[in-house]
Amino acid sequence: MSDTENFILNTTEDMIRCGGYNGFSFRNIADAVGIKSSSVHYHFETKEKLGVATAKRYTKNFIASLGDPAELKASGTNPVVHYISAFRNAILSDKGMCLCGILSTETNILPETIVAELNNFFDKNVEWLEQAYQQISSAEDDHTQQALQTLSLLEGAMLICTSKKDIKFFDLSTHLILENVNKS
Amino acid sequence: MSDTENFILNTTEDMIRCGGYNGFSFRNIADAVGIKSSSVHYHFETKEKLGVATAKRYTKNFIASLGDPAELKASGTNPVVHYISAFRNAILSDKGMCLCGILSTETNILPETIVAELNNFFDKNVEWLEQAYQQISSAEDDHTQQALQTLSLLEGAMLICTSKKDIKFFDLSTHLILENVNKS
DNA sequence: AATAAAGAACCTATCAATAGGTAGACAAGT
DNA sequence: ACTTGTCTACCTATTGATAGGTTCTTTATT
Repeated sequence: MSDTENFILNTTEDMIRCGGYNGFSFRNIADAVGIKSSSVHYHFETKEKLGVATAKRYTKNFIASLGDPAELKASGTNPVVHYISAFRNAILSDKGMCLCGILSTETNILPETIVAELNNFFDKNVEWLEQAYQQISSAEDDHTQQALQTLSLLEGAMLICTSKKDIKFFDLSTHLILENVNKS
Repeated sequence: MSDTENFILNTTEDMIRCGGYNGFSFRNIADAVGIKSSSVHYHFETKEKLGVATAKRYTKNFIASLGDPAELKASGTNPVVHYISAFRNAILSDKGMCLCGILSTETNILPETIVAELNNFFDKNVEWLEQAYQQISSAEDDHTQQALQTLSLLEGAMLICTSKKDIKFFDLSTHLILENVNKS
């Protein structure tokens, strides 16, 4: 993966997170990178392939940045609290919505290959959260339900926060779940 | 409001809920309605004004369809359960995501007049839910927190459900909150 | 070591399709 | 006469994508 390709993917991620799949063009990307649109096509043949590559990298990086739930617990960190922090930091440091969150609202007009990657992102996140809840919650609880509830809450909180442009709304939305989780 | 204008707004709502603000064009709308794009401009001067009108009508209709939280409680219906059903029905009967949910992911590239209407939608929903929680929850609870948490959870559940194309994910996401709320 | 072939990475120029928007004509109803 | 609602025709800008050429580096052959 060359520097240019990394630059293109970074820019594409930023732009999708700002305005969705139809909110950017090859020329937007090219201008930001400092090359011509035909050169973007050289690295990523079609818009669909560029979208898939961006989403795949986003999923990989996001899951990798979370670490291992069991290890987090072992080192004294509540993994669900850690997960919520990851979303909070994404709002503060990056620009805009979760990449897969915004793309999934456009599911009906996206190429199938991209939708498949969105589902992969959600599956991976649910899987991680299930493991997290196994660490901190009783065995009788339905960890899948807990995982899906947490994921939905965070994606929704991010969405509202994007429109309101104030982290306060994220904190208010997640306050009760954090209270609950911290009891464990 | 003429039949044609209603038809245009219906179509615009459907199309935005399918693919966002950049996912439809005046020609798309015109074709669906059976007129020419210039005739759509006759009724709604610009895309921005069409977007605002669509969002305003959506907010008005959605809030109106909820009814009054106090009256719901009085007639034996838990207003929060009722609210969750409203979102569930929106997924099943309509096509796609919450209109203001999808638009808010695009906040950064939308005209200010539309963003203002999105914030109005969220404010109105939080207000309604605050009143709902006043009916069913103890006075010591922070009703604003409860309202924002519920709204975030539902918007997020809708988002994931849109990508997964299976109502099961909505039901799993909302199961725990429904359990909690039904105790009241 | 000198040279030729191959490939990577970019460029200019262009394409057909579509975008939002406008001007002006037309027919029908008041 | 005036308004309403529609039309045709057109404008400029942008879209994703392609063709073909240029420059530079790497590799293989003599």
